[in-house]
Amino acid sequence: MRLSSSGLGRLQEEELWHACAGPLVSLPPVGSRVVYFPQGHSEQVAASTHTVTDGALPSFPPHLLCQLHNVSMLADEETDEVYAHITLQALSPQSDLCLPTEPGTRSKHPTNYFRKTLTASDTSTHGCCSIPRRAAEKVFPPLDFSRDPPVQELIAKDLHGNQWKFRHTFRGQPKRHLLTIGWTLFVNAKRLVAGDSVIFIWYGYSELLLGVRRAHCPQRVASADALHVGLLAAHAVATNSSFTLSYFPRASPSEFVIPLSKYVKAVLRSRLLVGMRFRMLFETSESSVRRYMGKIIGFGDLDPVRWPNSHWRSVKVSWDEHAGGERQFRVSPWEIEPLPTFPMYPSPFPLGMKHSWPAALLPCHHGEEDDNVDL
Amino acid sequence: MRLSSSGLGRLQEEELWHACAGPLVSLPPVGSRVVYFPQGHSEQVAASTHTVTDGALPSFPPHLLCQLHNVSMLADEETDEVYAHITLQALSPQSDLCLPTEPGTRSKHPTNYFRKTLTASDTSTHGCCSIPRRAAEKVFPPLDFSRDPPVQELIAKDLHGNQWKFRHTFRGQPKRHLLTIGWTLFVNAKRLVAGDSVIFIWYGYSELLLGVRRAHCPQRVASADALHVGLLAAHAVATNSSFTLSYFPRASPSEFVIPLSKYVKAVLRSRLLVGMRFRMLFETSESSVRRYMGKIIGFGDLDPVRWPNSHWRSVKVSWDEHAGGERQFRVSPWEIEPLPTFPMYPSPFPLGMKHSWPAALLPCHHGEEDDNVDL
DNA sequence: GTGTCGGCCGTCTGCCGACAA
DNA sequence: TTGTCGGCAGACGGCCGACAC
Repeated sequence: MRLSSSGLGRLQEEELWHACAGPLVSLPPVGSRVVYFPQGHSEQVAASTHTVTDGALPSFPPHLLCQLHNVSMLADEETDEVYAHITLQALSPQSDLCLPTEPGTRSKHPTNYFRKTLTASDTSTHGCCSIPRRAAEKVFPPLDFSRDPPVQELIAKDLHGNQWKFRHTFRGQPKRHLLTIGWTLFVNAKRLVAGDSVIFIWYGYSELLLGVRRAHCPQRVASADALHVGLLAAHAVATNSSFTLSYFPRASPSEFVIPLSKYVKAVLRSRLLVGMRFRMLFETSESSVRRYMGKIIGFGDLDPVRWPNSHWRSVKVSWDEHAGGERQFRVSPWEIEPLPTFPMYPSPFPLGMKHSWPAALLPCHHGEEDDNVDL
Repeated sequence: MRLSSSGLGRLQEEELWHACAGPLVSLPPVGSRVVYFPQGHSEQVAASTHTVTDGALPSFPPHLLCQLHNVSMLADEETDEVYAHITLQALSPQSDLCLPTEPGTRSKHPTNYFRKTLTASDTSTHGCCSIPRRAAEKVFPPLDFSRDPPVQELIAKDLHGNQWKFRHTFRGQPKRHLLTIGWTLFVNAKRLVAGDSVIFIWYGYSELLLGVRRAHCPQRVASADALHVGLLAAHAVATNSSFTLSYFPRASPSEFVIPLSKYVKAVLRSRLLVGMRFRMLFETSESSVRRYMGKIIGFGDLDPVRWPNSHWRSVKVSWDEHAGGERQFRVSPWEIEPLPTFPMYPSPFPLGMKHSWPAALLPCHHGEEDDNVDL
């Protein structure tokens, strides 16, 4: 569904969408220039449908310079999974790479925001959900404490414009904020289980938004048509037309539509070397971000046959803290932030073996030099 | 999910799939030759996702002669909606159209089969489902009537291999067959509402199959990639490779992968004329088929711009019984069965105005004659 | 023969504070 | 401060035959 039909304000819809998508997800602004990776797109489709993508892809560069024409922020009616339709227009390889001050992606996270990961008690037949005190004071209207116990009715809207009613009370020994009547109905309707989380955003009286974020992202039906993502871009380039793709931020963490400025900065401006230390952002279970540290141990194509000379996951890394295979051992240059090598933190790897990755350019395979790019 | 992983026999899975899909749905056998209509495919995608397909399609014939390499009969994990993945290999336009005796599509409907459209009572909190006597005697193991009331436990498997237990009893005044304990659990889990229907197939003791067929076909997430169906076929033709598409029989009644023999018979062998009467099969609410009568009132392209000279819905018709817009006013030649015009049923339209549709051939746009086709 | 309903029992939902982490 | 649990009361799930169509 299109968010604008849900009766919520446009800005508030977008904030709820982003809150459900998570802090690391960003959508480039309309009109900006981006780099699109069919390879990454294909990877996401494969991950979200548990299928193998078609190997018979046309000869095509692994990335494509595009202008972003439109973004629709959507949510699945059944599962509430957030996703976006992104319409891109391929730019000719001769486009100059001058980077005007493109509008930055403004922070979308509202202040009166709270996300709770549901406990076993929250989803049990006991039928109520405890809300941490700080959060309740931030995202709910203040209770009338002259009554004992204080009670009020909350009405919250989800991404589809559906209204959910809850009794909000403050009782127990010691006192705590609880959602009681209406809570079980909501849990059952959304099929929530322990580990899933709910998101509240408060914009003032009678403007409470409610989102859902599942621990396990639902697997979509493998629409066989979606397995041929490379064709879309190829056709769009051939006919100089725009094309629309689906982006499911919860399906896999790696974005495959990257702001041009981010890409240029990572690939053209910074020289990544073997042995170099870096940090990278990850989302914690509490919906905040934390940085993990690692070291570059090599470079190379993830798929030399189908996608040669691609920057997608071209950097092989090792992590300071091993986390049981959670984190990828291959990352893309724009995902990491290289750290200056201070003398007081000597690297065990000699920096002398400077195997720098050949600085591929935009557009690729044209043999231009860095200096041609007007930054 | 792939049906073969559910622990059911292959043949039984296929029968349950077909029972859920409905009596009018058929899948051409593996190895046979078919005609594929990207136009119809595009129409189905648009209908099932409530979106508009991309207008920028490559110049491409509206139909394509293919060999059917594989069919996977699948079911959505969430909604139980049946669908199929069909893998096609485009045949060169020079393929001879000789029609060997291709294996006929065998009837898939088992004998011990019953489908019930759920009533308000069946889905109410009262918690039991009444089964018509004839049906219960056909699809359930016989009850032990020496007990009063007779009671037994049924175990049924759905398309995913999940087991559902029901108490089956025969009581009330007058006596009737009822499913009691376990019924509500099933209704809630499958989210059934009045108007949906359930399907039972019995293959003997401990081999009871259970399917679901919803009154309102669920709208799928509009995977933007699926909107470019024409590209798939175009790429497959260009590279002489096979391609896989998704077919959702419940999304729209019109099939877009037609057995070659059916197509040849309808388009090449029979001459449709304006004023000609015909009959066409429709599915009734009781899951059987009935014929509606109508008359041909014209011919013409459904979409002259994007799909010129297409046989897809090229026949304009009027119906003897108007049914409030249920039935299409455009049909494809292979969907209808022309009736001989008996003198005792004079047509109000003069048969003299014989505006016959130009007999397009396989492959199209090659200017061959009927006689070139070896039938 | 089958759909709907009133009646009614028994189970489980769901509200409560007591605890403890 | 907040997650889990035992206790309890009331609501409703769910079994029954009575009816009517």
